[in-house]
Amino acid sequence: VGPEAGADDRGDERIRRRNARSHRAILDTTTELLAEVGYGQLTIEGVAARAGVGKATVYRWWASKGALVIEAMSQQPTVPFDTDTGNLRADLLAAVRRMIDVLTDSPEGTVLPELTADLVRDPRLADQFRAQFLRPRRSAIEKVIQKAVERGELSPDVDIRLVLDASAGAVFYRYVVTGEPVTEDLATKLVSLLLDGTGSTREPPQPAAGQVRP
Amino acid sequence: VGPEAGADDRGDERIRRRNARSHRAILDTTTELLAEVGYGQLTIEGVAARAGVGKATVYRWWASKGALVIEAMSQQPTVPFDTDTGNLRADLLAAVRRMIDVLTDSPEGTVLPELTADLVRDPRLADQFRAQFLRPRRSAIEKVIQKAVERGELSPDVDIRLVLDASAGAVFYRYVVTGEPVTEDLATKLVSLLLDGTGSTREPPQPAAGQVRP
Amino acid sequence: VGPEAGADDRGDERIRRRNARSHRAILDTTTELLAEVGYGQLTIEGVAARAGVGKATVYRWWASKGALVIEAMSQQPTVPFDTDTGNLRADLLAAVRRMIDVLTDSPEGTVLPELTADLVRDPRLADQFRAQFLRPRRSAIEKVIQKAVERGELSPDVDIRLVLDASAGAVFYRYVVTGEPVTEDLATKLVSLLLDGTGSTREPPQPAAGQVRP
Amino acid sequence: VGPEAGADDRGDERIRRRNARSHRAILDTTTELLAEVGYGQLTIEGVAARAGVGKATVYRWWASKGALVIEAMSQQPTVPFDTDTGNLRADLLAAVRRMIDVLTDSPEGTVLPELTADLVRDPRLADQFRAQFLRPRRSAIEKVIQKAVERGELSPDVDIRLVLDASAGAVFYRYVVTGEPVTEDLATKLVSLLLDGTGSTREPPQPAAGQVRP
DNA sequence: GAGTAAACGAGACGGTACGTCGAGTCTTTTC
DNA sequence: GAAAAGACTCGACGTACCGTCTCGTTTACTC
Repeated sequence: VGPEAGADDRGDERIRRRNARSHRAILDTTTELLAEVGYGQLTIEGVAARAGVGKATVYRWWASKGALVIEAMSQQPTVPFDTDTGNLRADLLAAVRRMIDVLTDSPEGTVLPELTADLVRDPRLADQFRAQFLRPRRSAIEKVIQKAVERGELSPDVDIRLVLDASAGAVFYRYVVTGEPVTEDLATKLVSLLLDGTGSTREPPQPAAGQVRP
Repeated sequence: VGPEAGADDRGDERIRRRNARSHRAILDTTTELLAEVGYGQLTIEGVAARAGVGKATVYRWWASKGALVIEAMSQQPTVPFDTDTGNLRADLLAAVRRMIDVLTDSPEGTVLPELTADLVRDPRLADQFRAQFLRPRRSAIEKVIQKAVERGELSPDVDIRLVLDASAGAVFYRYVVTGEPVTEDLATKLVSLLLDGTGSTREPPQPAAGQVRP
Repeated sequence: VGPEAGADDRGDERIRRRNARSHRAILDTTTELLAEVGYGQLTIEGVAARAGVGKATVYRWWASKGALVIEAMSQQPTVPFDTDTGNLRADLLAAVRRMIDVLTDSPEGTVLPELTADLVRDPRLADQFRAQFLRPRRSAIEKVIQKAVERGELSPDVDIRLVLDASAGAVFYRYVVTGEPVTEDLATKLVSLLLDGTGSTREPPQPAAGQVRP
Repeated sequence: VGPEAGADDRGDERIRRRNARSHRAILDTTTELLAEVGYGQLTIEGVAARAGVGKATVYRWWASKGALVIEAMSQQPTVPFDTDTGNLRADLLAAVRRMIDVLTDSPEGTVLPELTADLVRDPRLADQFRAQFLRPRRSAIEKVIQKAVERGELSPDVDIRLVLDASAGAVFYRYVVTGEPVTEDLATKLVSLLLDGTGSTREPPQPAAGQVRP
């Protein structure tokens, strides 16, 4: 038994003998039902019934609907983010486009805003979400942006995560809060804004004709 | 809600006047319970009971929990946004700070992320939310930024709403999705990012020397 | 509104407006299911489903399965006990025979022993059982025996209820505890025993002569 | 159970010897839990857990909760019934008193009425109960009464078992069905009734005078 | 003494029913 | 003649045990 197997076994010991078939059936059914009825209409009762499993079996392994959904979503194959063109602007644009696609087209997109309601209520669930779902997906993009820093295209002073939060945040906020259209055009303008700024000077225009203090 | 919009509203008003007491009690109770138990734990049953009103009375006037909450929140006095310093950077910074305060400190802040789950499920509710709650609060800020354009501090080409979406979105996204700290520091860096950009050139650095300086 | 109606209304007020149709359906279904599956297999869930009623409706009006069953049984028409022959021995015999019939032939008979398990656990349920089911049925027999006292056939010193407890008890105990046959023969011998005793003297027999007084 | 009955039991014994510890622990735990929570609240799951035994081990040796309880109760030392005064009345009185004590004071007393519910549902269980628990206890009393016959105090025609059923039945029935007090007084009156009867004549009184005295 | 088969503890499993909660609708009573 | 009060049907909740079924692990008996 090699060292890696030893480590694995220790982990398995904590998770005491879960039935692989049931476990798979539950996660698969969850994914199915998420696509069919959405997060809000998904019930643990429904998952158990469709998966041919007792409710208690679901509750034994997952603390809540949210925990179950996060695990199911995490196991969906990530659309690989390998758009590494060697050009920051192009890469960031690709990243924003992907966010838009995921949010507006994929099952995950519709689930995410509903799921966040549970995240703010339950910090442990939020932790699970970030560790299991968000982090893996996000680090792929972070790495690509990081290369731009290494290439010298971006100052090392720039907070990459802030840029990503502003990108994703703008898209997400439009989609769920303001309801303004989330289009191709948004992607272009957003990348411009973040890379180039609004083009305002650091100080108000010269006092020559200034509205404020003379 | 702004000036009433015609015959329909007049009808509503006539009817509503009859049961003003119940109507007020329901909205007030909703505000109370929102603060006490949050959106998720708030139930129409609970509101009706505490307000001393039958459930049917609540359903007569509001289609859903969301509609009730939106109206209750809308009636809360808006913290007036009058930070009009005549300096774009300062004004935008004040706006971002306010968003942070509202989201992290006020009852509305905790309600909003939970409410959005319902908004994506119910477009009519989303419309109500935007018309009744979001628009009034947002337009105050928009006007202040607009003045910066008039002052010449900001190019008329800049999409003000996009800037606001990116500001609010970054804060919101951090708070509900990534869980990274939403602090004073975030406000400053975010405003810098949006006004000044990342400072990258439009093209990758000249191929002359390698990407990584020797 | 006559006096009796007044009294009734006051009672009805305590029981606030229960839906007559549901109420009847629940009791009727209970009676049906008792006969079909017995007390042990009867579930409130099953009653609600068959009666086309929500579980909560059942729980609103009855505190437990036992309470429901007692009320259902109480509403079954009592086989009238009017065997008033004017002869104590014949009347008591008829009474015992009826007990045997009820216990071994009727649905109530099979229910009773199972129900008693709940009675010993729940004194309030026991009270309900006695007031609603036992008392009405028992008092009919008591009255007939009482007439024998008035007729002079039975000493006023005899504790009628004890006689009845011994009659019913012997039958019941045989049926549920000892399992010895509960037959026609039992009825005759039991009545003899209770009316005539074992024929033993109050003192042990005189050593000299026979057991029975000369 | 009396002398072992052949090959089967020998096999059982051989097997049982292997796990005498578990076997004992299960029975002892059952006795404990019976006293603590009663028959109704006793669960096989609870017994297994407290006995430090797998559920399957319990099910391997006992077919049901009832079977387990009966065996546990049977192994409790019987309060020896040796009140053989040589006087029928005194002996029967002692027997009835003991029934009352057992029913109202001992753990067995509270268990019995709940157990009977299962006996009527399951004839095999009833057989086990009678062979293992009832018969040994009852035969002690029967023997004492039998001596009264031999002594000449009681006619050989008297059905001893019927007398005992009426005694035990009256007590049992009062306790679980009618709920009337089960007291010392009951014992005396009951013995009088059974030995002496009600003192009624075999025929109704002469028609000379009316039934009701003038 | 080693090998082997059973019985073992542990507890996961598919189920059934529990009793509760709230949703949204419908009915009766009251002002 | 509307609105209070709240009963209604419905569906899901999360829990408790049922009795069955793997899992490794003793353990006691062959060989």
